[in-house]
This record gives sequence, structure tokens and C-alpha cells, in this order.
Amino acid sequence: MAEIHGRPYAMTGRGPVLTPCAPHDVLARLGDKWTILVMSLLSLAPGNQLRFSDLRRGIRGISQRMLTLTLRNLERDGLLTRHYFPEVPPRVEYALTEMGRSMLPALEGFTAWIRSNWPSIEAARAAYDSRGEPGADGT
Amino acid sequence: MAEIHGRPYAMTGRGPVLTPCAPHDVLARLGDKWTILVMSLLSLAPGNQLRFSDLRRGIRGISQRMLTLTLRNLERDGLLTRHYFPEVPPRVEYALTEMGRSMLPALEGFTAWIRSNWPSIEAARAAYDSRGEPGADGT
DNA sequence: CGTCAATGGTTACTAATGGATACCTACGAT
DNA sequence: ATCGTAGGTATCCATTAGTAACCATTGACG
Repeated sequence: MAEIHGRPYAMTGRGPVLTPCAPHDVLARLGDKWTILVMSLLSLAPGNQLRFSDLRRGIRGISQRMLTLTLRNLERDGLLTRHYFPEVPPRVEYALTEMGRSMLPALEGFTAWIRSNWPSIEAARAAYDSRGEPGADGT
Repeated sequence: MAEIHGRPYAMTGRGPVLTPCAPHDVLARLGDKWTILVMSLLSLAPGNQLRFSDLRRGIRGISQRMLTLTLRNLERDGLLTRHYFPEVPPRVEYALTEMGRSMLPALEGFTAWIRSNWPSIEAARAAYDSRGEPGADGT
């Protein structure tokens, strides 16, 4: 049977039928406001490893809470690890896992497409907005 | 100056500082609940072209309104075109643009990574949840 | 002694967004 | 009268993003 994004699809009389699947789940995480910035910053860091406050300083505008939530989600997905050092003051190191590092080339491939097409997207948006309403009836 | 995702970053005493950028914008669109399914369905269709009701039938669970909004956003970004035929009953064809088609390989590269790593992600989530660690949603 | 800063969080609360549901148009064919 | 097409509008609910305040620890400062 044919597959789409790794899932089989059933042919109806008219075509395939898709349902939300793994790619959506992962893209939804990357598409949230901060995740890609955390991944990017870690990918730049020596040893793919940073402290909480380095991440906080390195991402303009992120709040403590949002950074905590983003890191928790990434840790839950196995893309990074959290190491707590009970020193004074306490220190926490976040590091990309092997899986996290393995995602970087695919992510870079995608962001490369975005970089080359971003001007076209912005132009399309400007043109669309200046045209006014789409008009379901052509008016 | 070094770049991340096509944007220059300034070194502070401690490292780069990132701000939300184009990749986030595009990934946020792909990460919404339906967009990737619309793109996938169009990529499967002959001529990368489908009618509104084919898309509606082809995506399990999407409402009319959500499909309309998703298509509008993709049209605004220049990833697909909308052709209205004032027949009775009316007919509307949605087709991927050249830019829309050019995105498919990069998207496929990314979803390929997701396919190979999805079992690991699910395992990591299950392990994380069973450890009884603090919930990522703040609860 | 009292207070401050730095660390990495948590809790409570509010604002913004996303999505679902229901109902509306207009037209011709049956 | 009703269906099928391609939507629009109005309303409600759930999720999410974000803000502000708080906590615990300890050394430094005065």
C-alpha cells in the first residue's frame, strides 16, 4: 500500500485520506515560538551544551517560565538531557542527545529552503494583502 | 559575522543571542494542525492539484472552516494558487505553485528523519512520563 | 545582624490564539 | 423541497503564551 509520511493511506473512490500523524506532532513542537531557537543555540555551543542562564541570555525575550517549559518538552522527547549539579548556587547543564544532534542536518536542510525562499514568501504575502480580499465569488 | 538560520548573531561575553526569525515563522505554519496534511495531499495528487471537496474528503476530521483558513494562509504565502470557476455548482481548484513544489524535497528530508526517529521519541516520552517527572505542561 | 544578588526554578493569573459547532448565502439540477 | 458546491459568520470552549510574583540556598557586603 502507498504511504504518506510513513503511514499507509487507504484509497477511496477519490483519493488518499490523511489523518494527523507523527510529522505533525514533531513540526508542531518545532513550530512553537521558542523550540527552534533553543535547538539552534545548543547546536552552536561547544559540546552542544549550555547552562540554563546561558540559554536565557542567548534567546532574546524568552521568559524563565517559557524556557523551562521548552526545555522540559525537549527533554521529554529525548532531544536533550538535563544535568543538575547541587552546588551553590545550583547549576544545570542542558546538552543535545545523539538523537538531538542527528536532527540538525535535516533541520538545516529545511531552514536552507526557507532562507532561499523567504523573500518570495514575503513578496507573496505583500501582494496578497495588497490585493484585498480573495473573494469567493471573484468580486 | 557568524550566522544562524541566515541571520547574523552578535557575540556577547557568553555566546550568541538569537531572536525569532523566518524559520520559526514557516515552521509555525507547517506546525499548525492541518497545513502539512494539505501540502501532503496536494503532493500526491496528479498535477499537484485538487478541488476543495477532494481536500475536505481527503483529510479526516478537518472542518470546512479550518480547510478554508488553511488554504487561505498557504495561498497568501505563495505556496498554492486558487482558481475559481464560476460554474454551477461552483468549482475551485487548488494547485501547488513552483515554490510549493520546491518545498517538498526539504519537507520530505525532514519527515524522513522523523520517521526513523519516531519510535525513539515515543520511547523517550513514555520513559519520561513513567519516571513521574514534572509535567511539561506545568501541571 | 540584615539585606542583597545569583542560581533555577514554581505558582497563580490573564491575554491571545486555535479549533469546533452551528447556521447562513446563492444557484441549478433532480 | 432538497441536495451539492464553496464558502462566510457567529459563538463558544480549550489550549497556549506570557507576566508577575514567589521560593530556597548561600556568600558577599555593610
